[in-house]
Amino acid sequence: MDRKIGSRPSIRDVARSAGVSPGCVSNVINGRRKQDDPIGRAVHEAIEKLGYRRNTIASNLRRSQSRFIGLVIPDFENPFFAELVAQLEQQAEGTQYRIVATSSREDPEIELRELDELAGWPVAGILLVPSMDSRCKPVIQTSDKPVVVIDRIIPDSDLDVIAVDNFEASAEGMRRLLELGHRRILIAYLDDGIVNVDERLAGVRAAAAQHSDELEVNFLATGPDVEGARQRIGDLLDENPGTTAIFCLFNSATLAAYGAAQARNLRLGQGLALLSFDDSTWMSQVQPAVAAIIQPVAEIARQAWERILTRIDAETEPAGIVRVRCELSQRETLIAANGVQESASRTTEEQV
Amino acid sequence: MDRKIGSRPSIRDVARSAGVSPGCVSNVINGRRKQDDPIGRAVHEAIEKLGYRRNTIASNLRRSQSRFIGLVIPDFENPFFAELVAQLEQQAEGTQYRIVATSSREDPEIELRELDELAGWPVAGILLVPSMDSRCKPVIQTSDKPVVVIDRIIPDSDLDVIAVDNFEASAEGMRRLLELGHRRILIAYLDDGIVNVDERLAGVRAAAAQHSDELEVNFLATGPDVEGARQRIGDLLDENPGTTAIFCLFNSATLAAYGAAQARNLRLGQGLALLSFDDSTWMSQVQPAVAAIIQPVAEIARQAWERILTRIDAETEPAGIVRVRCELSQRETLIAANGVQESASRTTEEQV
DNA sequence: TTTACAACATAAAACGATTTTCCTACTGTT
DNA sequence: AACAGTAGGAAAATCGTTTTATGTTGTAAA
Repeated sequence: MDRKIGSRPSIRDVARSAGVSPGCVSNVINGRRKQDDPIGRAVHEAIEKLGYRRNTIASNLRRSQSRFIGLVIPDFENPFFAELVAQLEQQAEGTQYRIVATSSREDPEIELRELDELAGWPVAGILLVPSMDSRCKPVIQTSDKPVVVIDRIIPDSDLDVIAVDNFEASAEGMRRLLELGHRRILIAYLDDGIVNVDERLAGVRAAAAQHSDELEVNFLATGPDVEGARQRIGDLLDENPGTTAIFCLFNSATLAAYGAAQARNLRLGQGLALLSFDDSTWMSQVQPAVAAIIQPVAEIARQAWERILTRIDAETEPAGIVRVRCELSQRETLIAANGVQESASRTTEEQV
Repeated sequence: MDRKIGSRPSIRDVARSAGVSPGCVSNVINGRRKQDDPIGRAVHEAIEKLGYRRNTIASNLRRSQSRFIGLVIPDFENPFFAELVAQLEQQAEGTQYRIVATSSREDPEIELRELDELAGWPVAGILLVPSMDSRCKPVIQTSDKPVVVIDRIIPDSDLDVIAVDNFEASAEGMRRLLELGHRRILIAYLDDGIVNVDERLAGVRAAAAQHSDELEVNFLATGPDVEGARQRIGDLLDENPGTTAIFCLFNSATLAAYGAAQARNLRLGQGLALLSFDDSTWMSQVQPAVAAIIQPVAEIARQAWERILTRIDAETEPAGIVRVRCELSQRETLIAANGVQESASRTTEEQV
C-alpha cells in the first residue's frame, strides 16, 4: 500500500497498481478501449482492489464542462414542484447528467443568488421555475449556459419555455361549468403577479365572454395563505348565497374553499360545485372527491429535459414556448347547477 | 479585451486586468488582506469590470475539500421530507456550505448509487434519511466523510442520528385516547420495515399495556398506498362497528381513514375520533380538523445541521442518537368516547 | 528487407483555483 | 550607514482528472 493515508485513492494510485499510466486508466474508465483486453482487465481489478472512485469535481474541471444541470424551483413544499423535481430526477436517471435542485422560496433575491451560484459551478444548463417577478430576466438572457424556463413564462423574452396551457385549460373548465348550467360562479384567484394565474384568469374571462346568457361571475383575489383565503371565500359565499359553483385557479385556494364550504354546511357535490386548477392527493380521497384540472407534470418534465439536452448539445433551433395540455378529471364535486350529479361515480373512475 | 472568447473570465484574467498576480487576487477574494487597500480595490474593480465569478469546482478541487453537503431523502413528494429539504436549505443559508438534495425513491439500490455518487464529488458530509432497508449500513459506516442519519434510525449502528421520539409521542397519543374513554381503537400502521412505524407501534402497545381496563385494539397494516388503505380501513370499520377511535401511525393512512369515514357517514369528531401521526396542511383546514402529532421539522433540521457541521470540523465526540419531542395538536377530531368534544375550539387554537 | 501506417501506451500540458516558496523592498534599530 | 526583521507580491507547485503530443511497437504492403 503506497497510497497516501487518509485520502481517497487517485487515478495515479490505480495506474501504479495496474502498472500503467494515469492517462491509460482514464481511457479505460471512459470506455475508449476495446472490450476484452488484458490491460483493461488489470485496470478494473486495480480499481476494485483500491476502492477507487473517480473524483467528479476534478473530472468536471478538466472537461471544463460539468454534467450538472441546475434546477431552481420556488418552493419544495408545493406538491406541484415536488413532483416536478421527482420527475426530472427520473428523467436524469441513466443519462450522464444529474439534477441539482435548489429553491428560491419565491424570493427574487434568493433566486438571483442561486442562479449566480449555479453559474459559478459551473453547470451545463439551468432549469428554472421563475419566482414571482421577472428580475431574473436579464441574468438568464445573458447567461452563457442554456436555460429552459418551466411552468411560468417570462414576458417579452425569447427563452425556451415549457408550460401548461393555462388559458385553454381554465377556459375549458369554465365552459364546463357553464354547460352544466352554472350562472353564478365564484372564481378564486391570486394577485401575486404569477403569470400562470393571470393566464388562467384570462381563460376564464374569455370563456365567460363567449357565453350569451347573463352571468354573475365573482372574481376574488384570495391571497396566498390558506387561512386568509378560507376567510375571504367564506365571506363571499355568505354575501352571495346564490353561488352554485366555485372555480379555484390555484392549489391552496381549493383547500380553502373546501374548508369554507364545510364550515357553512354547504353540501359540495350537491348544492355547490367545486373545480380546482391543479390536483392534490387529498382531492381524490375526500368525499365528495374534488374535481380538478390535472397538470401533466411527467410530460412537462419530459419536454423540459429533452429541451435542455438539445440546447446543451448546442443545436441552435430558435427558442420557443411549448404548451402541454391539462386534463380535467371528472370527480364528484363537478355537478350540474340543479344539483344533479352528471359525472360517473368515483368507483367507475377508479377502475380506469 | 484579451480574455479568451466564449468562456468565462478566470482568475488570471482578473489578475492581468488589475496588474497583479493570480495568487494575489485569490487572497483578495478570500479576505486575507487588510481593508481599505489600493490593490484590493483595484482587484475588486477588475472583478466587477470583467464580471468574474469564482469557479466553485476548481476552488473545491484545490482545497481538496468541497463545501457541498449531500442530502439523500427517500422521496420529494412526501410533505415531511419536502419540508425537511426546505428547512435544511434555510439552515445552510449564510454558511459556506450548501445542500445538494437527491432522492432514492425508497429504492435501496438507487440510494446506494446516490451515496456512491456523492462520495465521488466528493462532498464534505452527508445527511441521509435511509430508505426502507438497511443495505446502506456498511457503506455509510465505512464512509470517510461524516454522515448524519435523519428521521429513521439504523439498527445496531453507532451513527449520529437525529429523529423524533416516535415511541414516546405515539404512547402519549394512545394515552390521550385512553384518557378520553376510548376502549375500542383501530391502529393503522405500515408493515414495510420502516423503523419509525415500528417504534410508534411499540409506543402504542406500551401505553395500552399500562392500561388496566379491558381494551379492544385492532392493529391493521394498511399498505403504503392511500387507495388500498382506505379499502382496508373501511372494511375493518364495517366489521367492528363499535370502534370509537382511529389512530393512524403514518401520514397517508390518515387521509385514507378520513375518506373511509366520510364514505360511511361516520361523523368524525362526533361519533368517531381520529388522531394522526404526522401533520399535513389539509388536516387543519378540513372540518372537523384532524388532530395530529406534529413532528418538529425545523428543530430536526437545526439539530442535523449543527451535528454535521460539528462532524466536519472533526470534533470527535462519540456519536449518538438525538430524539426531539413531537407535539400533539388538539383539533376537532380528538373527542371523548362519549362524543363530547373535549378540546378547545379551532378558533381558540388559531389565536395561539 | 524496407517503408508506411495503424494502434496504443506514456509523458506532459491543461483545467482554474489555492497555497507554498521565494524574493524584493521597506522599516527600524544600532 | 549597515544589518536584521518583516511585509507582501510574484512565481511555482498543487489538487485529480482529461487530453494532446510524442514515441514505440507491430503489422502489412512493396
